[in-house]
Amino acid sequence: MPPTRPRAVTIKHVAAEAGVSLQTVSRVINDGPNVRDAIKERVLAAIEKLGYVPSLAARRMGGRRSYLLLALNDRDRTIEGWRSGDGTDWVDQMLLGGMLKCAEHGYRMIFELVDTHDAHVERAIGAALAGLHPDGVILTPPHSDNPVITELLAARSIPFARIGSQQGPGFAIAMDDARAAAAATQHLISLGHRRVGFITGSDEYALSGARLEGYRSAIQAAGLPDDIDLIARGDFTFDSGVAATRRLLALNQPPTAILASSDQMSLAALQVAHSLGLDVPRDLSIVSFDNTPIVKFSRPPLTAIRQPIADMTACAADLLIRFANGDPVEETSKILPFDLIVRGSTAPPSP
Amino acid sequence: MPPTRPRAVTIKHVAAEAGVSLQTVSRVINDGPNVRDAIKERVLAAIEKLGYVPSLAARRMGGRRSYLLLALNDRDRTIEGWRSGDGTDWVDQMLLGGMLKCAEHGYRMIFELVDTHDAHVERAIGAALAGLHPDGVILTPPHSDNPVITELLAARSIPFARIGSQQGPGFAIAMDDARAAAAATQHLISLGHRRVGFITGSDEYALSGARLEGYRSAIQAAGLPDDIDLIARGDFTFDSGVAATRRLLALNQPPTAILASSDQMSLAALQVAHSLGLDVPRDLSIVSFDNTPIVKFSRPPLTAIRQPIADMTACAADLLIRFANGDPVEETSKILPFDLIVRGSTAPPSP
DNA sequence: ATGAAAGCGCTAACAG
DNA sequence: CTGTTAGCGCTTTCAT
Repeated sequence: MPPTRPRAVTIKHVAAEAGVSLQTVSRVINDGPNVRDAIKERVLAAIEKLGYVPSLAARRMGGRRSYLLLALNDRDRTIEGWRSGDGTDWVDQMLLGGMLKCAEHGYRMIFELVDTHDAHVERAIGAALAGLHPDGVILTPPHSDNPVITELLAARSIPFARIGSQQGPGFAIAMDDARAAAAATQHLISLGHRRVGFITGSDEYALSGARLEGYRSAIQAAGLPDDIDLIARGDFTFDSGVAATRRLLALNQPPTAILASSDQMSLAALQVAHSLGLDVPRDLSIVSFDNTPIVKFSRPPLTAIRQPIADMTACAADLLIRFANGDPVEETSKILPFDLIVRGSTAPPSP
Repeated sequence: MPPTRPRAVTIKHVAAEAGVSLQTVSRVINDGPNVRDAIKERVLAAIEKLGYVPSLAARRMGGRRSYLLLALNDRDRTIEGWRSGDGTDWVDQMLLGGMLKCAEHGYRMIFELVDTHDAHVERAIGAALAGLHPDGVILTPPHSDNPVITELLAARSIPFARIGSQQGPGFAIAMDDARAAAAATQHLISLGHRRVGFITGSDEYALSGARLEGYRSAIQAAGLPDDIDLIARGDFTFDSGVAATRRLLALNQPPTAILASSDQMSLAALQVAHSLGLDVPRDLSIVSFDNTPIVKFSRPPLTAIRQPIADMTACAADLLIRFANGDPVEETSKILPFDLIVRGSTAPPSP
């Protein structure tokens, strides 16, 4: 054990090595103007030679940026998903999109869980903001649609991006939920289904409304009766899916197909159908929303709308970072494409 | 240019509010000695009133701690898992255990991906260390068993914890892989199987060897022939599982049961069995390692050894934080309990 | 038991 | 174009 630990290499060492001032090194690091190419190269060489990497903390202290993006997820839902091992890969996809995009720009994404329902949301978020001083915040549903949060952020003038929202304050990044629901419904209709049931998501999520709209518009566009009985409320959870499916299948004229607003609810529909002795897709077609890993492994695998979570998060990070860089950011909202992945849970209705 | 941030509440404001000096506030925050209870309460009240939260960056600058733990995962494997949506929840479980444990102690866990095979591992890790100055590093396999990494960390005297390793430098946190494999094998033997095949994991992982040992010890303890043909090499991936299973089932005396070192390989075994017209578990029993979400949804659901990833990560974080706090840390290695979860893929061999 | 002073590594505002 | 001077918000020394 050496008596003194070798102190880390700082901007000072680089400056000495290159024979320039601290400020010049700083300019090079930050790609600032007013540095002659010759000097710039000398500095770069010194950085390379010394293996210098600027300290995040020091940059934050000196300047007005932290090179940190804060991603806020719903605490209860996230932890519950992790605990139960329900196979939801929302967080993984966020990391895939957000972390990698941040890394591209020398940024870091920090993940935090906050309880939307808590009376102390403001305190919880305030603490994260004070501790981290992020250059931007990425909100996911249902935080995206929580005015307490968006107003807090706006009041502190911290740029934020809302995933799963198509409009409103900050940057809004979403897929076209209405069109996706319409496409899914249309898929069913084109298969020959005339009675298509729909299970909604939680009202807390703005996208739940959009999906319902899309479903109805497709029904109407096809000239089918817009039967309100075919719409059952759910809240994304498996249990709510069970209840909703039971209700739909107990109708005098039950649907021959069901579009459910989440994978968990679709899996529930599948289970209820089986328990009722119905074959999927022969007696009942099912289309899902989310396309989490498990739907590939159900029996039959589920036809589903894929939500581009990684892309949306990458887009959010990109927008926030460009804004922090002072780059011109023209658009404040972005709609990303979805996919309808056809698997074994959809087929023409049995005659 | 980015908007100027409204000045935040600092330790100075708290000091003024409480009518004491900065250092006294600092002492209270850090639970230091030499503060009268009366004063301490006054400071606490001021902190509460102002909603003060210390700045991570400033703490790191002033002191010798960063309140940051760095978790390093294998880049290629992690990204590939995310991209393919294979349902692996390793990262989620790490966050569940590590993030929450860190939060308990005012710490933050930062997630980073590093490529083990890259010639520049040292550079990649060096950059993260220089940028973040973490108080400790959590290594996961195969990084846990990579001497380049452990030696780099040791050289910089940065405390680290290695998950999935039972001994060696730093803190070692693992489940008892040998006993787990033995228990799984024993489960099969007690069901009446006399020929149990084993598919190994990648040699890069120390735990692969431990699992193989456990398997063999159980075979020998039962007085069964330790047939080397029944051991097939795999590397955790689905494809390697397909090849290994084909080889095992093509033997003159094929096994009636297979223990595979990962869920992906078990799923592969299941698929190969089906493609060969074998029924699981009637013609072939399968036991898996990992217990990721998808194994509950396969047909049949897989009997599996659950790895306590969240617990291991929480333990790693706890050890590292206690060490950083200067608390006495007696043990340098820890073995956590595993579970054998019996599902539908195991049954007595058909007569 | 408390306070004052000296930085930590960097950027910003201003000089030259 | 480049260097100098102040801090940023904390935690250390040290005094008191």
